Amino acid sequence: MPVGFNVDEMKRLDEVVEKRRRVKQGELLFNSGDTFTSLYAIRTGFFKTCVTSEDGREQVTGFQMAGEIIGMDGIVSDRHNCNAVALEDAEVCVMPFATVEDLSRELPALQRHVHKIMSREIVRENSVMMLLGNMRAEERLAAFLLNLLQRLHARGLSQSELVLRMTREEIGSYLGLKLETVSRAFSKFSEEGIIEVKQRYVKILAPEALKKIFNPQTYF
Amino acid sequence: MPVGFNVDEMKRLDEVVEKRRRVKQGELLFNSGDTFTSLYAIRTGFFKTCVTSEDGREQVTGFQMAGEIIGMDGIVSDRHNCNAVALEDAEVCVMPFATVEDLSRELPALQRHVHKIMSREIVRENSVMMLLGNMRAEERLAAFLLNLLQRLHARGLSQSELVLRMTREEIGSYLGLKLETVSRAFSKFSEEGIIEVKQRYVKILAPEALKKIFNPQTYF
DNA sequence: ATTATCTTTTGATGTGTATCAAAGTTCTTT
DNA sequence: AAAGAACTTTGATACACATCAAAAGATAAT
Repeated sequence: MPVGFNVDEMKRLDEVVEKRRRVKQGELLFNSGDTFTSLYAIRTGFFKTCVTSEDGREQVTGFQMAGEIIGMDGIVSDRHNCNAVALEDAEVCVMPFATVEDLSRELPALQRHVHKIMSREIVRENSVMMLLGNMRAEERLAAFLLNLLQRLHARGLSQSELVLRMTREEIGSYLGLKLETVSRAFSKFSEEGIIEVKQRYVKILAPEALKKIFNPQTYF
Repeated sequence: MPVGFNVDEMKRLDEVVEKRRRVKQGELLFNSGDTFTSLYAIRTGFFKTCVTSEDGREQVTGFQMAGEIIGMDGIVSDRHNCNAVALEDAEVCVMPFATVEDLSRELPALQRHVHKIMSREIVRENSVMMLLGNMRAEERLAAFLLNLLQRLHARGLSQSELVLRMTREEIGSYLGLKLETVSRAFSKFSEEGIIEVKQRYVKILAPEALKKIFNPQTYF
């Protein structure tokens, strides 16, 4: 978890973890409408969060991996506002929010950490709004891949290859595209020699080309 | 501000307001890249927040009115991540975030309040993602108008008429549409007798029709 | 192993919104 | 009051992505 804590504070931090919980692939960690009690720190596995409109349209709002925190959507109304689904077998630390609040009153570093996590989520969603509001299909996919790679790389994994945990349809939902469009964009990148794709496996052959697609003006 | 405080606590809350600041129409409250120091509670006036991509594309991420808090995007990196522009002459309470954190360690109700405000923003952005990812132009505009009306109504204003503070282009940027499309959607609603539009003035003639456009399936 | 289901790819066609353009309206400046 | 700038509306056309369709490939179930 966070840095900037001394040994004594680290011990106290253990208090916030009530228990661990395993979630199998396809299962829900929480559902929209569920009473909010806890935040969840992902230890292993991969999740998607999504909201559903009353007429059944689904929007994936994010993909979360080990080390990330989910559940903050529930704080405002004491009910979760989205669904969290495990895209692979996962284990999370259950952190009752009341405990988090209690302890963060005593540990300013924890308090600050909680604020940063929520702020980071706000900033992330701002950039998704930019993506959905202003970018074309290929730019969206390039941004998506670069973001995933960067997060995986921060976890010690390769920055040149990855295995997608989600379907084309889920990627499309996140990016505001149909699955066929996502598939075509993958094929286009592949034809251009930018990536190598074999189903969910993706290898980045030309990272600079991807960055150029994502952010055209930087390269004149 | 918030409810759930006793008289003594209310007094302490005054401490978080360092001073007030006036922002004239068109002026910036803060800019992307500015050092983050404070949250701002809007006393009067109307703001937009927007992010800009490196190649100059602008995405309006929100419109904020009296009683709402802005600036939370800056917490994560100690720098603001978006611009906040006054769309009409405004006055804000400057609340240094360090003070907010200090005091919320002593006042659990304030702590909870801060958490709720940030969570509310996360949830709002989730629904904007749904809007941008899944809805057609007219649905987006209907959702936008209904949201504005609801917030104005909560402030004691009419729920059947409003004066827009932003241009068609700014509405379009928020909704992921071009200004012409926004204009056409307004005209369409007007032709159908759902609203009356005279430039920035909008009167809702058939609120149910608007809700039906926003959320078709509820009405069979 | 075999069948059924789910996922992905690719092609043909359709459509909603963008783009381009121009005129009208309102607001601001002098 | 006049001129200029900014904003809005409306029409004509273009295009990016959606939709429809079908086949191929992977995964799960029996």
